[in-house]
Amino acid sequence: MAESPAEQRPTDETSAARTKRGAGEKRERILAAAVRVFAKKGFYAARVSEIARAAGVADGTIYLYFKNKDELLTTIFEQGIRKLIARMREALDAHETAADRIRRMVEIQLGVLGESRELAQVITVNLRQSSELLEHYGQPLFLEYLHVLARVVKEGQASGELRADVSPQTAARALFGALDGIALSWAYGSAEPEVLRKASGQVAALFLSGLERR
Amino acid sequence: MAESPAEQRPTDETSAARTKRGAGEKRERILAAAVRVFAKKGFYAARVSEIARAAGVADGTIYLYFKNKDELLTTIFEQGIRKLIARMREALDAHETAADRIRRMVEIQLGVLGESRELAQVITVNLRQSSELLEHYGQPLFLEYLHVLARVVKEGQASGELRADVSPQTAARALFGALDGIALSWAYGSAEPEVLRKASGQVAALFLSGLERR
Amino acid sequence: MAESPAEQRPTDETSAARTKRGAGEKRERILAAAVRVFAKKGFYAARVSEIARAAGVADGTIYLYFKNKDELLTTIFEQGIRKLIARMREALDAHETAADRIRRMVEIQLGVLGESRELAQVITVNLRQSSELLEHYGQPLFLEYLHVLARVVKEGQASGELRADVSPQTAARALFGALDGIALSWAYGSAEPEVLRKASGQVAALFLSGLERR
Amino acid sequence: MAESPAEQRPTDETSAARTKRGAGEKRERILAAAVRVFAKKGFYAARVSEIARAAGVADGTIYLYFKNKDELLTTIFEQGIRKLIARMREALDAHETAADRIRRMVEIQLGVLGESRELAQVITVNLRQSSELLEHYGQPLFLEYLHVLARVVKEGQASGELRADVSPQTAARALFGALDGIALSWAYGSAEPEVLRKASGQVAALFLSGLERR
DNA sequence: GATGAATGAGATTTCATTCAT
DNA sequence: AATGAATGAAATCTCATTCAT
Repeated sequence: MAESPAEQRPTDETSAARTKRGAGEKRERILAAAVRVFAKKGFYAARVSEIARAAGVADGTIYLYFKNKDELLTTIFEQGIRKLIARMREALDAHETAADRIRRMVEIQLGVLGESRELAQVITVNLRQSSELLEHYGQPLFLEYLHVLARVVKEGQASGELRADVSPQTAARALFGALDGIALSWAYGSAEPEVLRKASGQVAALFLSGLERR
Repeated sequence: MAESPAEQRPTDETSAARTKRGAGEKRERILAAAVRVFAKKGFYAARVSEIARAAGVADGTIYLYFKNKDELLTTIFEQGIRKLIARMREALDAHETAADRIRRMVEIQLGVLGESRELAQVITVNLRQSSELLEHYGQPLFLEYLHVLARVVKEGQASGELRADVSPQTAARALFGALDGIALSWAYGSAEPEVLRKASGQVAALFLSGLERR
Repeated sequence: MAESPAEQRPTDETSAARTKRGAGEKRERILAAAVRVFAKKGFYAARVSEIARAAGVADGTIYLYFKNKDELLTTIFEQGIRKLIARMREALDAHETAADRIRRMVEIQLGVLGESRELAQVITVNLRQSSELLEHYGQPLFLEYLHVLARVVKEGQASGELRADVSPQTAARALFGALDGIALSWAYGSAEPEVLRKASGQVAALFLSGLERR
Repeated sequence: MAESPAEQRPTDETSAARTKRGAGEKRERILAAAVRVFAKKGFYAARVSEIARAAGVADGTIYLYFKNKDELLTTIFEQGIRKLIARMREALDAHETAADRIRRMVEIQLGVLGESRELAQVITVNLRQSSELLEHYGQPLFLEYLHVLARVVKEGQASGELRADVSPQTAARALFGALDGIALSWAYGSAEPEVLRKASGQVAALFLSGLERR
């Protein structure tokens, strides 16, 4: 009421356009607020009223855009993983060797999480807090993501570039787990995003060449 | 194990039923029940009264042995990680090369979790559900565990056996994350413990020699 | 009917669509929708938004015609009872003996309710759901209705046609209650309106001649 | 806590007996408080916290004895109607003629409600406020009650004492409705219970002999 | 007049924890 | 030590109503 979205940003658009855009922006504002509050408090300790306050809307407004608190978390997770999958698909098209692809995927996953420490906290930790989401964990979206990883490994094995004595699924899960662990440490630490980017190269090297000296 | 309840409270009981062993058994029964219920429901959805029922005690009794619900989870986690650290320390004494040590550590971590799917579920998922525990995550016990892993890497680098261009901390976190991810998949799947043991060798090989063909 | 919306608000509209008739129709549409929804869900479970949807108007539009949700129910009740009173007044003028008048009043009350099962449901049940309406229950309109019944009895007693050892008020209330009960059973059952009409004769006979055989 | 039931009433019983009785008494205290609050405010406007305060217990305590707010009303209704049915059964055994039985049943129904104006308010009005209860309305307990009334009429017809041209069901519903209406008027008026008792004789006479002079 | 997005007060219910017995 | 009835704080979510467009 006191703060219409139009008052918060420069507004040189027509009224009709503003209305339409404004609605979408409100949804985004709520999601962004949810990321912040979930990151700080965790899913269970986060209060819907606190998210509402952070978003500058009334409590009830949240329920115009989301079915319930769970759906806030689900949506954040889905948006994150969709972004990841999309970027990876692009990257796969642009890189030829399995090694390059893996390096690129590691960069992307840590890159996306490194863009926002708060998002990284939500994805790595809150992910496991809602039973709704846990079911997601064994479900399409997450599996699709694992499949992308696994397929890269499989294709690399087929072309003879990668060793064939490791199950692509196991390798994919191990890689995902490693990145998740790295991201978690970074998310709850105080290091710069820079550090995460540097770790990216090391993790890729580790997975490709191993720890042993050649 | 390290802390028997008998040491924590005055033990001037006279009843035959209240022997030191009896009391310890009750505590263990509560912990075992908590593992079962946490695994099935998750930390937040788990009800203290359900744990009490599963343990065959009254609700209030739980508070004679544990400060609150959080402490149940904390204790489970601590017991698990203590067991892990203890076994790893033994293993380190018995193995000479860094490669052997790493193989053994991977075996141990997956082995301990593979002993009980329910424990694995609690450790991999619930671990991230209590804010109390999240603080643990950056705290002594967990860091001690990471240090054990990191030290093995560092010593392997010092001896020239392992490559030196990877930060031991990063390698340790990646390894822990990978094992956590593998364990999580297994914990919520239906595969035999056997499968987990087999994965163990692959993951160790992966970390040591890398994915690339030599 | 007695109060057209056109009389309640200034009517200086210019738009062709906003004729007096158009506005009145919208009001009626809302009332009809309210009867349907109240009948199906009950007053409390009925949602204003659902009534709006059923009437084909926006939520806010309802508040242009009615002060609040309570007034919807009040209005339905008032319209019903006004119709009843009007018909009864006519009937009284047309019938001479107390017995005929009572037979006719019973017919009218069950007839009006039998015209619409939904209206019958709203009148018999929802009537008692709003505190606003409960106050109505002891108030002018309802009492006026009871008075009509009571006066018929009183006049019959004065003329010597009816026995004088029964309070006219008690008789009126008993009669109203009996008809309400009969209507309620029919409203929530599945019998034809026909059945209600047939019951009408029996109830009148019952009240006039009693259950005992002569 | 500050007020144990034992402190509110003389307590010369053993501790064990007091505990057992105390628990049942707490349940009764809650029901009595619910009758008071429902009567004053109506089912929907009544607040659980107000009932708790009136009963001298904590809000949560109510949920140890009742599943939810609906069940409070349901229970009150059931207790009332059970009492009614029980008394009527006794009365039927003690009276021979249909006329006596009907007089007695009318007396009983108005007598039970006349014992407590608040209970009468709850039974006559709140009865129709909960969808849970509305289902009760077409269900066993209420129908059982109607059956008792209807059977008396039927038997009276069979013996030739009552006229046979009125459906026993219709007569039963009309009688119940009439009594409900009378009770409702009394419940929300200020007349003495005495008045209700007097009305009782009139209503019975009305139903038996009819309004017409013989 | 009409709309419908936004509001925000407020109630039920749950459940960890306590403490008298 | 053990019990489990009682507590009561606290949080999600609903929905009648408003009001800027």
